Amino acid sequence: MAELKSNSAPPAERKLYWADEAEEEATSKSAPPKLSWGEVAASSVDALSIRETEFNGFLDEPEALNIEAANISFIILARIKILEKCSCYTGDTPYTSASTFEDLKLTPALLKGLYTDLKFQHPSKIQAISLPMILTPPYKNLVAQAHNGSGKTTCFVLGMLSRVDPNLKAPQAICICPTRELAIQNLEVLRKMGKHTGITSECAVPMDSTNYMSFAKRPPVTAQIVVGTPGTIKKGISAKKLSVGSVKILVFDEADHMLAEDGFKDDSLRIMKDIQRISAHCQVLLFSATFNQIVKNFVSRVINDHNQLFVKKEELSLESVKQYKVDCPDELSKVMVIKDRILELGENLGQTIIFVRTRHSASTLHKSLVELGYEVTTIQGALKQEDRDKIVKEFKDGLTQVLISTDLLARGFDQQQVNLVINYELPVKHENHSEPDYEVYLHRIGRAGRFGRKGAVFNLLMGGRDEMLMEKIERHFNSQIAQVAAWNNAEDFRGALKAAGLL
DNA sequence: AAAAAAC
Repeated sequence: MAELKSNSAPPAERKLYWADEAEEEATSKSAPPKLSWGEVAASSVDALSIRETEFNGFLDEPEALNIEAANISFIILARIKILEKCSCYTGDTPYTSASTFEDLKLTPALLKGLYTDLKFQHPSKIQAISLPMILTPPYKNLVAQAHNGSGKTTCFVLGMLSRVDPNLKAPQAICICPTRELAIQNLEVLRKMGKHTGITSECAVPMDSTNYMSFAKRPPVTAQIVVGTPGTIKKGISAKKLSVGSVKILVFDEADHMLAEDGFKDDSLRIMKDIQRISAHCQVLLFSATFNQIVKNFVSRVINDHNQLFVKKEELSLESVKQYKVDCPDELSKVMVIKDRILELGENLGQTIIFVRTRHSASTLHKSLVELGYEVTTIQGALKQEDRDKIVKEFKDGLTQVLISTDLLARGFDQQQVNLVINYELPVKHENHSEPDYEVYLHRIGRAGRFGRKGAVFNLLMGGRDEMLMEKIERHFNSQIAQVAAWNNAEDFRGALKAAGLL
C-alpha cells in the first residue's frame, strides 16, 4: 500500500460529504469545521509532495478541483464536496471517480450488460464516486447515502458482480434486503446486469406455501451471489446450507433500516458476525437514502475502518418531485379527493401508489374505492406470498394503475411509471404518534420521480395532529410543501399537477 | 392494532 508522505497532520475526519457536510440536529453550534486539502504534484502516489491549505467553507469551486488537465491528481483529506473527475484520498487509499463505466475496468461481459441490455450510458454521481471505493483494493467497507432513485442498486450490484470469481462455484456475495419484494427486484437487476457473465445467483426469501421445503431438506446453495431477506439467510447459514467461507462482499440494502433498533438489527448483526468469523476480510457495504443520527452512530461502532458518503438531510428531497398538502374535513373527503380529484386527473399520468399506515386502513380504503367503481389493487404483508408476487407483477407490467400499499413498498420499490404518490396517512413513529417518521416519509415520496423523472406527492391531512406532523416534516427537510387551496376544487388540483410538470 | 421477516 502506498505511503502518504505528508508534512500535514493526519486528517481527523474521513467523512466525505458529497452533497454537503451533514450538520446534525441543533446539537452542533460550533464553528464550521476547518477544511484542509492537499495537492499531489506527481501521479505516483509514492512521490507525493503536499501543499496544504486551510480555509473555511466548502470546496465547491470547480477550478479548485479541476486539476486533471494538468496531470495532477487530487487528494482530499477533509470534509468536501466531491466533483466528478477528481481523485480523492481517504485515509490510506486513493480513489479516482469514474466518468465512464470503462474507467472502472469492468469486464467486457458486464459492460455489454450495462450498455446493450440495460441501455446505461454514464455512471450516475453516486456510482461514479462509490464504485471506485468498492472496487479498489484493499476493498474497504463503505457506508453510502444517496438520493432516492439515483442508482444505488447499480452500485452494489456491480460491486458484487465484479468481485465474484466466476471460477469458484460457492457463495461469494450476499445481499440482504428488508422485504421479499425488494430482494426479488434486486435479483432481477443483478441477473440482467450480469447476464453475460455466467455468474450464478439465487433468491433467499420465504417460499410460498405450495412450494415450501424446510432448509434441512434442501440441497446446499451453490449460487455465487445470494440476494434475500434476513430470516431466510440466517436460517440458511445456521442450517449449514448456505456456506459463507468464501463470502467476500456483504451488502445491506436499506441499511439504516436493517441496522435500526426497531428494524432488523439483531438478524443483521448475527449474519454479519457469522460471516466475519469465518471470512475475516469480508467487505461490508451499507446503502440507503436515509441514515439518521442514531443509526449513523451505531454504524460507526459496528463497521470498522470504512469510507463514508453522506448527504445533508436538507438536500435529500427530490427537486423533480413536487409535494403538496391537502386539508380534508373528514375521512370521506379523503376518499373523494383520491377518486374525484387526483385519480380523475391523474388517470393518464402514469401509475399511482397510495400509502396507508396500517393493514386495516389498506383494506378499508380498498373497499371504499372499489365500491365507488375504481379498479385498485392492494398489497400488505398479511397477504399470501403468491398473492403479493402477483399484485407486484401486475403493477410492474402496467396492468394495474393504482396500488394501495402499507410501508411494505415504502423503500426501494422501483417502478419508473409511478408519477403520483398519495399519503392517505402520514408515517409516524411507532413509539410516539405525534412524531413523524421522517425516513419513511422520504422513502415513500421517493417512489415517484425515479431517476430524475417528474412527480407529485399529495399528503392528505385531517385535523390538527396531521398539520403538526406535516409542519415538522417541512422543517426537518427544509422543504416547502405547497397547500392545495380547496380539497373539493378540481382547478386547484389541475394547477398543482401542472406546476409539478405532469399536465 | 405499525410494518416488515419468520418461526
